[in-house]
Parts: sequence; structure tokens; C-alpha cells
Amino acid sequence: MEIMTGSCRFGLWHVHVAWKGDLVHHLRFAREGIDGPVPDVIRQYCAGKPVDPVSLRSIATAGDTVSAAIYRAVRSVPYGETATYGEIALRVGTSPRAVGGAMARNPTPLVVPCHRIVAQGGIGGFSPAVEIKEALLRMEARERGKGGLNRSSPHSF
DNA sequence: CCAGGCTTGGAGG
DNA sequence: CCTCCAAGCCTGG
Repeated sequence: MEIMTGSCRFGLWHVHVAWKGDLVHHLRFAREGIDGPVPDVIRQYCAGKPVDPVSLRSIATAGDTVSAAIYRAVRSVPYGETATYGEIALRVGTSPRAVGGAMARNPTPLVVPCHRIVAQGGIGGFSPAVEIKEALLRMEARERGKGGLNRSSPHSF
């Protein structure tokens, strides 16, 4: 099977995905859409269903680099919940700043839910636009509130 | 090698 | 409460 590319809609944005089976190679938000399929989970998630794209695999978590460890830690933050840059840093054994850097270069947002990582005193940043992060967090908070997913199960580090 | 980043926490006004 | 500042550390160029 070859690597597939396609996009689906999320609000005013288009989510481009390059993937093969359950492995996502690349994912990005763009203004324009492209032809082609995206994984069902991504499509459903973007449509507002409380499914977690983390169920897919990401190339970003492979290897024993610090970044890969950061991405793996970020993947353990459940749908509808958030963690701070500092908490992830503490867990991986690096600095909050390094976590921010890794999030900024995350090749597969959603699959590695970097939008769930916020600053201690605010929402933190998001490329290419922080509005996307706000929309994703609002959507997850809303869907979680509906109770379609096991809620309020505080994950401990 | 070095600038710079999606951070923090502490100091000082 | 708010601004300012540097410690801290990984990575692309």
C-alpha cells in the first residue's frame, strides 16, 4: 500500500493528512483542501464525534530522541483533558521550553494532541493559528460534557 | 555552533 | 496585578 494523502474539513480549516494504514506521516491545517481520503477517526473527530485521533500511530513517536519521548508523553493526555508544558517536561525530564519547541514542530497534530498542552497561565501557542487550538479545546470540552466518553477520570503522572 | 522557541518562576514596581 | 529577565535545553540551519 502506498502513502495516501487527502483532507477533510474542520471549521474554516482543512486538515491535510499523509498516511498509510494506521500510521500517520504528516498532518497539517491549511486554508485549502485537497482530494483524497483521510483516516475515518480523523474524519469523525473533525465532524465533532468524541473519538480520539491518538488511536492512530505517528511517525513522531519513533526513536529515543528527546522529542520522541515528549510526543509519547503528550499522547497520554486523554480527550477533553489538558496538561501544561511544565508537566510534560517534568515527566520526560526536560525543560518546558523544549516541550514548547517540540509542539511547534509536531509533524502530526491531533495524532500527537499538542493542542491539549497549554501554558500554566494561559492557552499557550499553536501553529499556524491559535484559534484552531481554542476551537479544538472547546469542542473536546463540549463533547466530553455530553458524557459520550468516560469523563473526569483524572490521569495521574 | 548558535539563535530562537507554543515556558517558567522569581524579583521588583 | 503587571512587566522584566534569565535560567534552561533542544533543534534547524
